[in-house]
Amino acid sequence: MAPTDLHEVANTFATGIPNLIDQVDQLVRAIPVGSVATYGDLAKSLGDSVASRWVATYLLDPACGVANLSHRVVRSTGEVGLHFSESIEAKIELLRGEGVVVVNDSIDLKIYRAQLPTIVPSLAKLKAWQRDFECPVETDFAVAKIQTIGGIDVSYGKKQAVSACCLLKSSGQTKIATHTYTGIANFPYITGYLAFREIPLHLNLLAQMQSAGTLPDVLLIDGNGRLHPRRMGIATMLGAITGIPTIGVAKKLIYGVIQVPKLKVGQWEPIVASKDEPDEILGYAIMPHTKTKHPIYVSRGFGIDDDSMKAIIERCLAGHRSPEPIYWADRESRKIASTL
DNA sequence: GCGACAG
DNA sequence: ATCTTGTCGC
Ligand SMILES: [Mg+2]
Repeated sequence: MAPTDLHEVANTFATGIPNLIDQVDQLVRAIPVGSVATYGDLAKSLGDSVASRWVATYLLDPACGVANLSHRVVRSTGEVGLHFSESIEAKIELLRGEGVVVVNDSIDLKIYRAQLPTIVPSLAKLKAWQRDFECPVETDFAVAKIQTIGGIDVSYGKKQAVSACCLLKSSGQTKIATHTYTGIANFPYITGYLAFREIPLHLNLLAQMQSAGTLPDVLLIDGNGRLHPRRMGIATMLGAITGIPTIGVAKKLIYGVIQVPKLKVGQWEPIVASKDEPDEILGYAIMPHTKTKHPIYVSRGFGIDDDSMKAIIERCLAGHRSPEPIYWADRESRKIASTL
């Protein structure tokens, strides 16, 4: 089987990513004078209520496309909430000027809530893709044949972001090379959708590395794999579309519970969705060394089994909290991003 | 009212 | 993730 041309994969993937900003702008412009919508209403129209926090963040930005209309978006409690002008009074006056009655900084949503237009529920589509993907179980991964281990991470500058991939020897301890790609992250950060924000940058970088013949045999990614509400975190998705075996390594728990919360250094503790489902192991927590209180959360991405994953992560641990490939990718990407 | 929420 | 100075500890 001929290897996939990653430049092509990068283009295809980028084409499928929705423009959430345009969609929110469209929704906000559709709120009639004298009516309001809630942050959650807008998020649900986009296809997932978890996006409500991003919607709020976006509308609080004076530079957003619809700042002049953002006073029409309020909290689900009816409270007017914050305004980009940093003056709640200004927001209230704008609403009153449009005929909305505001009492105790609150609005009666039963009266003033707008009927929003139906738009393409982009997040619901992305969610369905994550949920319906059936990750094949790998049984042939050969740890002994690994020659290089990669670590990949993104850092953000003023306008642009930098994806860096560091290559280490199979020992997981010696850095061989660093490759970087600088571009723009268009999709916002929304919990559960990190892949759509960072994968486009990673793909451009990996395409470049493919041309140079420097792709790693296994890739550690800053983020989760199977440890995800829909079992398809960024590591799973990046592996599935590139064919590169991947492992997700996160610094915070996004989902699930640690079966045995008593963590000992170097011991792998399974993470499950809930105590009621102890049989489906989504990932593991492991304390990387004595000098930290915080574990790392490791889950398989694509093309690798849990035992091989553990063996590779173990040989990548050194004096830092993160495995060396991730540690270096974080450092190298930040070094460049801080100059942008 | 409180807690959760990858980067 | 980023915004930021000093400070405590190995
Ligand atoms: Mg990162």
